[in-house]
Amino acid sequence: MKTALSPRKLPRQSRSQATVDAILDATAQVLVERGYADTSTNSVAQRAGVSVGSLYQYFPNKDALIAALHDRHGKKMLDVVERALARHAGASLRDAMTGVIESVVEAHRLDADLHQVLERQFLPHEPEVHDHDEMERHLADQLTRLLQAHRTELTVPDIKLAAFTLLHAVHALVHAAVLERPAGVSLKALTRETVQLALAYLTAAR
Amino acid sequence: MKTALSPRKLPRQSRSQATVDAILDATAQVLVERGYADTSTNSVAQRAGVSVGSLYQYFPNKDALIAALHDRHGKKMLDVVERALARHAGASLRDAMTGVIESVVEAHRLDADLHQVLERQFLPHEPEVHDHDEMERHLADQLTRLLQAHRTELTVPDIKLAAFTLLHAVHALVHAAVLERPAGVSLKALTRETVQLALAYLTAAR
Amino acid sequence: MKTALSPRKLPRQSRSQATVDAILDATAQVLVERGYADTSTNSVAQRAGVSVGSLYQYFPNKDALIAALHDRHGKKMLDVVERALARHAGASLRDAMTGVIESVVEAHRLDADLHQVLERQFLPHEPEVHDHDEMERHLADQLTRLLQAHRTELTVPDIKLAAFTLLHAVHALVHAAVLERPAGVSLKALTRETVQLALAYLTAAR
Amino acid sequence: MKTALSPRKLPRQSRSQATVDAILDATAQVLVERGYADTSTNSVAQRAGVSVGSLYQYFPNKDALIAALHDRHGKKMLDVVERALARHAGASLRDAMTGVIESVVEAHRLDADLHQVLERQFLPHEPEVHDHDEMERHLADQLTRLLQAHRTELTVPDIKLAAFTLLHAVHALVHAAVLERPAGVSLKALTRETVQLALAYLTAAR
DNA sequence: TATGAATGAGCCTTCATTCAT
DNA sequence: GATGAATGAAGGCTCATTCAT
Repeated sequence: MKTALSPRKLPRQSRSQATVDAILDATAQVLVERGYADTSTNSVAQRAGVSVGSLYQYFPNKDALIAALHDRHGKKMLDVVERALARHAGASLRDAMTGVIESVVEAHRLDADLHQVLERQFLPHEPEVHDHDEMERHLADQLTRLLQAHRTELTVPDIKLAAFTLLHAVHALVHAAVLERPAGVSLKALTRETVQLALAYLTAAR
Repeated sequence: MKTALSPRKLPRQSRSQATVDAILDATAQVLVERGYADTSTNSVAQRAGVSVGSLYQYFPNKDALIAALHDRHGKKMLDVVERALARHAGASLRDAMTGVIESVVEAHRLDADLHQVLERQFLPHEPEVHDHDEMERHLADQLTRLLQAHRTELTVPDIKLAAFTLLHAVHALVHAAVLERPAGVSLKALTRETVQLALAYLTAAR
Repeated sequence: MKTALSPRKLPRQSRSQATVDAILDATAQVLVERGYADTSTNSVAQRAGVSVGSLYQYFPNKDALIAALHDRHGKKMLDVVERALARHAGASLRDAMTGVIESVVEAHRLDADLHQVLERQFLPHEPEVHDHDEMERHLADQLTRLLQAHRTELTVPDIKLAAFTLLHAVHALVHAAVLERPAGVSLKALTRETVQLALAYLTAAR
Repeated sequence: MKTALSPRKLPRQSRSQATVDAILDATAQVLVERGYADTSTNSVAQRAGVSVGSLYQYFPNKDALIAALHDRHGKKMLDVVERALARHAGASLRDAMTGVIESVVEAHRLDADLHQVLERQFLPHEPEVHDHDEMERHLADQLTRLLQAHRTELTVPDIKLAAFTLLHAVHALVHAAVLERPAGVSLKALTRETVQLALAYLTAAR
């Protein structure tokens, strides 16, 4: 009955989900266009085509809004990387490393501008355990597992330490490659150099 | 007696310099405690023990104030690193690299929290060409020169590219080492690992 | 009964209009009491019984607020004068002149203090082409037309010039009559004297 | 003795007088260049080549400073007019009127910009009996005397009233002539028209 | 007396958040 | 739930005025 009489409705809660997504999309847009300081909840609501009131129906405050976007963005990136990780489960160390790093580049290219703003301008004031760390930990775990699978080829004394090191070095390099690449250097070249660095680090004689 | 105990009249302009320094110190404190957005010029002035008016006598606006702090902070760090660079002018690649990286760690330990806030919350506000870039370039040049001095030992095909790569990787690792070091890992161990990564990258067979 | 006594729901947008009017009224009051420089947006809002935020919902800044008041005031005055002009369309020169000048006096009495503040303290801040000039021009046109209608009775060589001259002389006299009238002189007497001056000027033998 | 040893000194109090004049000159300049709102005591002091402290040695506050300038300016103008009044003591009404009005024009041209700013932007907040009124009264008296000398030629019923009327009408017209003269009308023509108006008013049949 | 650094009240404006409709 | 007008705390900044030197 409900089905027949009401205007075709999206599945349960979808209306809300669609609104939430619209708000997050709007947040991302405004954030990229104007930067954190000039992103007001009113401008976000307007861009999303909803009222401020509605925005506050879904997010308790501005920081929660941006945190949610941060989260969504992080999950997207994580997804790309995890897929790559899975795809290269049985590959050689070099191939796996190459694949993973290329996926990280890919992930950063998804929305480099947003990533930049989020990463650099949004440092929520109470650095309570937020999902960001959780994601990093997750990634570190996955990487650790990958390294463990190739344990015999590595010269690093401590795999967990190596994962931590690699994670940060690679992240920074990809970041720089995507956003600060100097004139005359291709993204491809920098990606290759990053792979090179990773492999050298993992397998160099000590 | 009076002469010995009373604060000697400071040289010309020192009063101003002292005030400026007090303001910058206060800025650093408040910035670290509250973050960029919650740092008000009034609170800085109060913390510095001067009036807002005085603050504005020396800095035209809030951003200029923080830019000055950024500058001062950057110069301090640069100084530490350059000293190390100079000290290891004739050393072996490993010794030079070790010395330089240790100095970078040292530089970051100077005021890691401030560094973080400055890097992540302030820079986005001043996207123009500022001293930051200049410093990075300076550092890249120095590093390039160091690498060139050891040219024969390196396997990297492009020294400038290598300098870029190294700079970002090391910076990120030191950052992470100082600020996000996982429990149970010593700063010393991470530093060593960073040196290891640098050397491996530079000298690994290709 | 309820219907008759309770304030009927005002038409669409009337709430805003009422608020805007309240703000403009408050602006006029504060302006007259304290002068331009000492009129703060906060005090206006308070006097109007709204928050500053609301004030800024309707006016982009302090000057726009006062400009709006100026506009409203000007329109009111213009209205009074135009009505008089229309009323005396077919009258004799003397009657028309008398009617118009009396209407100008009337217009100034509407809010002489406000007029003074607006004229002397606000205009200097907004030296761009604004409605004020437009109104003056409008008035000059109307006056020119009136004079043209009585062309044959006039001795002035240039009607446009005469309109300019008359406008300024009459305005100043009315101003003085309303605001600086010396003790012992009635407004009526001064008004009569002004009419006398106007007619003498227009019709004296040359 | 004093004379011999001290560096050649200006007569008694002259140093102060020179400083006061420099400050008033600076005030006039800054006022004309930037308008009342943007005229700060500091900028005036700087322009005058003295310290703010010195400025406050001679003027108790900003309004007093501008009032003093207003006064000085008024006295200069008054002087010009009085000279003309004196010069035409025995002349015919027409010649006297012409001479006086021309002198008023002259007086306004002395420093029309300053006059404008002073007249329109400086309405001191406490309109205590200030010199301005005194001057007006003085002028009114002089004019009354002039009119009285030509009593027999006039048709105005009340000479004091006529003086008041004339004063305001002429002042406004000269003002307009000097500052708002419409394109295509010469100052000379407007001056003549003003004289015409004055004479017509004074001598028209009633 | 002159100086000018220092003061701090107070102004204009913004924007996260609320709540009556 | 949705709306958006209303709120008001708070922030950056100015400038008349003071006072130690």
